[in-house]
Amino acid sequence: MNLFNEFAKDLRVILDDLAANGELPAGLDLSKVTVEPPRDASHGDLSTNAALVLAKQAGRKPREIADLLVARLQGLADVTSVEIAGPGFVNLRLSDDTWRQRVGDILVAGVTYGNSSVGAGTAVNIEYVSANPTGPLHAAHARGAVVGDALASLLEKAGYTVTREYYINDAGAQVEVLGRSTYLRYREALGETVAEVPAGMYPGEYLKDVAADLVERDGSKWLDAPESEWLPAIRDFAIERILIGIKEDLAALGVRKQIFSSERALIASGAVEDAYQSLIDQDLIYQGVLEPPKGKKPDDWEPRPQTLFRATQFGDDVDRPLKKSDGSWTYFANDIAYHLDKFRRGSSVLIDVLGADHGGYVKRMQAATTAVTGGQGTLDAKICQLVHLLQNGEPVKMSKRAGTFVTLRDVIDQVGRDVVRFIMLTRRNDQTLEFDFAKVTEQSKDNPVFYVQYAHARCHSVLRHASAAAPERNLGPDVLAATAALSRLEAPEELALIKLMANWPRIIESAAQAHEAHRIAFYLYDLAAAFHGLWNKGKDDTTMRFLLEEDPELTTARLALIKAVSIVIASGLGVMGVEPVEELRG
RNA sequence: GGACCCGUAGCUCAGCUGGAUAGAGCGCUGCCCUCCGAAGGCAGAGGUCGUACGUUCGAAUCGUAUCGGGUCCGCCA
Repeated sequence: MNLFNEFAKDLRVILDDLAANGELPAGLDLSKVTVEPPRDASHGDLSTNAALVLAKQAGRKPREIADLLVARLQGLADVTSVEIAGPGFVNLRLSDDTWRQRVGDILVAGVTYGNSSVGAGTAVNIEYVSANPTGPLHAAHARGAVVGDALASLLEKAGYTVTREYYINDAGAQVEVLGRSTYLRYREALGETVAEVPAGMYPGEYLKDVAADLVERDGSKWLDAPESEWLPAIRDFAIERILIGIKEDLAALGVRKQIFSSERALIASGAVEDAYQSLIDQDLIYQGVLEPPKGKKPDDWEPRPQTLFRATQFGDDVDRPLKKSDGSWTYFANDIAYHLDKFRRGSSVLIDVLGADHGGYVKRMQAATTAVTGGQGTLDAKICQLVHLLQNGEPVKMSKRAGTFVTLRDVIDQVGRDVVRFIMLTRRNDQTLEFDFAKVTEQSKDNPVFYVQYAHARCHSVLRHASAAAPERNLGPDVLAATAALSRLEAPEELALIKLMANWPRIIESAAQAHEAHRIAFYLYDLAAAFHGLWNKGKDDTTMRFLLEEDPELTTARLALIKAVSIVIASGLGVMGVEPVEELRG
């Protein structure tokens, strides 16, 4: 349960009551009223801005409203003090027992602690990775993959119904190039010498493997065939082969997709015509000529009439072309159909996780989504900034032209999947991120992965010690919840740790609503820091240690606390897709 | 020329969708220490939140302008 929501409900009842009594005007807009933990703990446990927010509407001074609230809030169970502070905040303190009860809640709930129903089952479709099937995933794809996957898990935990989707760009010029590039390697595999891969072709070594498999399946049957025959066959073979590799790489990263949508299948189904017709029906299509982009001079610019979508009516900067000069659809047109398809399959909230180079694409896609769903669907685009790969502070050299790029698989093999997943969430998605192979595997406080895992492992270490000391005892969470005398948890550090854990459901809800999975990583870091701090207390002050032979009752209470910490950490790591470890071995 | 993202402590970054005296880690300074399980601990200094207006009871957060860095810009996907 979310304690803050509970008090928000209580507050709402009080406000309604005051309105009914005529002490406040009826019909106040309460949408901006919040109940939050104050930033500064010395202000209390809970704080509400109600008096400030309502003052203007009610035509009263903030303090007058605050006085009304104080009188009522004092009557609530669990509230030990209420005071007015600053410009009109109302700060509450709750009894320590109220907080201690959260430990019991956590033990009983296990890793489902923090689960919420704010999502109310709203269907969300989240599309991520969606790399072109022209080569294996490389390191840069890791970020989008992790951000998308963690966001999906976060939304599920917050009560949304989530579809994890991958859009296969298997139509268009790039897969044609793939087909030709594969053909080149195919001829090579059959004995021809290829001095150099021509410019514009994919030079990667991986196509040699694809070609070898093709030879195994088809022998030399394509050597003398016309291009019109070999191209579609070889192209499709290559796409299929590469897609298998991509799926394996995603699996290695722990990313599970429910749906792979093919662009080509979408086109074949007539979905693009369908979407196009819908835009025509809304009078959003016209033939027009675009202005050339200023400042940047395309060499071969000449004004041409094009089939344009009125994106400017929905906040975009210019209207966007839907057809190429040869009459085929632009990528954008296909993508409109794809987004409509996702909407029609039941998701009104669409999320695209995209790379930094797609930043300029967002407005038009949002415009199109609004248009084609009649305003019923919304699109949020999460743009992932670049990842800089470093080795001890030195940039890792990569050359796309030479085909020497670091693959996702390389990264996973080097540092492990959990490290990749955690590090990718240690920055906001729209902030560039440095990934240093040396630092991310370091066992030190500088490394957040280690720091958080270490906290979890420490919890289990203490529990193992307790078990070893008394093998007959049952330290299961249910038993601890039922038997621990939580009132013995009196130290300020212990209560602070409990309050931090009580915040977990709030973190889930706010992070889910903001579509920001990185907040989980930061929260876990804070929680780990609080736990390590408590541990360190025991160094100087032996009465603060967890295991106290002379005081079994307090020991049990502390074991309950520690178990709760490990549960919350495991719950958070679960959202991130990271396996919590119970032991660290160098 | 335009669009989007970023600009917060010496460095790397948070900042809970507008709240109270802006936080953390590293680095720096000064003490302490060798531990139930292995990153040593504690304390301190350090910021006109790029700049200027504006909206608001209240702005790092919203708006406008401007400077600096990045990404991108008609039939590539």
